[in-house]
Amino acid sequence: MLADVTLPIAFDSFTYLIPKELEDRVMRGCRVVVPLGKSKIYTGVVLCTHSNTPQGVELKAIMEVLDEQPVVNEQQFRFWQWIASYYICPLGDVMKAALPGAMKPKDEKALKTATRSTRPATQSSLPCSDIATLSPLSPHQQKAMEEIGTSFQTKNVTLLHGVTSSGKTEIYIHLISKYLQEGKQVLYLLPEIALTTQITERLRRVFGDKMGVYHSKFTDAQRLTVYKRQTSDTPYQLILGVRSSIFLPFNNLGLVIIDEEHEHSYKQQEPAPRYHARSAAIMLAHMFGAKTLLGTATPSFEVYHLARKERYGYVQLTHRFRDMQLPTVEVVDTKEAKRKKLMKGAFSPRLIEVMQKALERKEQIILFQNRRGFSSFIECRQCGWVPRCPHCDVTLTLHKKSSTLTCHYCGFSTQIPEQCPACEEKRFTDIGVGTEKVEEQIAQLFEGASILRMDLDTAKTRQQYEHIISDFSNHQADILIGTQMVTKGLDFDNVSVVGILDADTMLNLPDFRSYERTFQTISQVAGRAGRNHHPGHVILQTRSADSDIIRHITTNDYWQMFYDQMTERQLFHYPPFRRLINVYLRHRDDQLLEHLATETGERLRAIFGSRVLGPERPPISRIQSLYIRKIMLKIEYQAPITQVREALLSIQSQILALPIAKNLNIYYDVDPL
DNA sequence: AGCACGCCGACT
DNA sequence: GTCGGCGTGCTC
Repeated sequence: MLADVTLPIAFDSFTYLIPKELEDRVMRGCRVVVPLGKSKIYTGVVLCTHSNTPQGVELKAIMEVLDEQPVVNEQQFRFWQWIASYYICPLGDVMKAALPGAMKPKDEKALKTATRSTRPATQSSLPCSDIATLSPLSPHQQKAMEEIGTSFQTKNVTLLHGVTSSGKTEIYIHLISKYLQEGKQVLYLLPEIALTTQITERLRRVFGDKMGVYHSKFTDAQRLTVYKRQTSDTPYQLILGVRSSIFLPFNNLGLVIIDEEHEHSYKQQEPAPRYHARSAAIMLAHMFGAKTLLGTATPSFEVYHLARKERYGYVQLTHRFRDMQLPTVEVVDTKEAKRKKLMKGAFSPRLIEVMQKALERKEQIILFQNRRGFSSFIECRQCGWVPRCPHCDVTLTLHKKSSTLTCHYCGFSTQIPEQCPACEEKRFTDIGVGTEKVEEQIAQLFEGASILRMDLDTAKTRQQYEHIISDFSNHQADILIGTQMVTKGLDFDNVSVVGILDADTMLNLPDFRSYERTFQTISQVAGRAGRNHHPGHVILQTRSADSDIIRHITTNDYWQMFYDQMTERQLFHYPPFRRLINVYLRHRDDQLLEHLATETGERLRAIFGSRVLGPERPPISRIQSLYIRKIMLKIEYQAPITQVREALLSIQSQILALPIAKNLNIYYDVDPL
């Protein structure tokens, strides 16, 4: 008897012998301990048992069986297979992402712990049967709630398009409660950054211990506990979690809520599996015959397009809670101010004036600058030499506090050179503005104002992040300066002014989604202004003050922005009209890679014709000493994805079979962002 | 992933 | 002469 076992490495499966004494314990879905290579031990999951001896390999035997009952159910296997197939990656990569670390022990010590905990750790309290009282919905919310119900009668997926502060969360709570009463399970997905104690506590008050929280920042043990609980007789009925919680075992899923549906962090580029949690969760819901609710103030084009085509239901919430007004957006032309030499660093006179007045009124301010560090890079004053990362093809970012230059791609860090290695000049100029530089400028412009900075450097851990948020909520600081991190659904009730220091860097990114993204980001950050008692005031600094996109942003005209952009998307065959698949090739030798990429491109063109673009050197053409080429495919949505995948994999094996392709690495990014 | 194998520089 | 640096090949 043999067993196919999937391991947490980039392969589909390996075949092992089942020792006689383990024969009746090796079952599909159970974990087993197996040897791999000369001395390694891995925990894998049994896919199937059979008797087809594979050719040309000497089989090793399963060492141990860890579970009496399967810990991966049939529905999960189907879901794993779908992810591996759709996102073109080995099943092992899916397993690695799907199971909490503590379920994949590799060393003796961890194995001992794993064997002990075959019984789920049941938590002390049992689900309570007296439904906690719900806050009443406003008439607008009530209407939206009814419309969602009607929509779900005919549509499996519904978009809830509600302006910021329209009270979407309260609607979710009522909807969750309805499904729980029907005995159905609910999965509530949030982007990592939005899963704060604020939201957790709010839901905890209503759903108590019926709710399990699943966050990637939790310890291995905590995640294991939640997973085990879901395989037990008393699983949580509600899971509040981040993208990876789609991999938890469910038995009776009735509803999936995907909040902030447009968030790009639902898709990740590294490592494999490069799945989009929104698409995957919709598939998960489909497998259960469950409904999906997508919530956002600024829908992704993909979702909005399907809603307009009536593939998805559509419910709109145009009123803010307690009929609060949306913030007014005032555009400040920095091109003009710069010409007149009126700019003080990144600040226009108008922004300074508005901030000053807010500070006098003891109101708080949020400043948004979408770049961390001090400046983007430094440049030699004499010869223009710019320090670049020795491993990646990018300029190094200056971090003044630590006097270091850092690569934002691989983390490489080095001291600022004493002198220019090219011309021995000792002086450098800072180019570009990052949050750190803005912080320094604020300190000079607004003496006495206290400042908090929130970016990847100051909020590395969950605690630091929550700490900054609570300090700012408690008015420990007047000004919060930050990157994208400050745009997420945070509730501060004393913020009257939001300053966007530079909309142009966002608009000018070499990316077909840059307008869509800028609209989303600015709407989100603008929504932080004018909560509760203060009317909001947004100052938007830009050099392209009279452009269409800036006008759509200031008038919050999502539809017009969508309409304009869709014309271009159609013209250039971009999503949501076509499905993108990026093929990446990596190699240590740039010339050899060039040759192999051209060859791959030609073979792809033979099948897909003009749907193939490239190969091209991506903007970051070298990461960690590996050169990269990208080939982009634009495939019609109607095209059968399985056939596309087959064709891609066939070309991949042809190329890898070439003798010169020895160390070539090929991988795919389906639906890239 | 992670470990063994293998091929070049500074040491007892 | 060797010890060990890490580039790279392979895993049922």
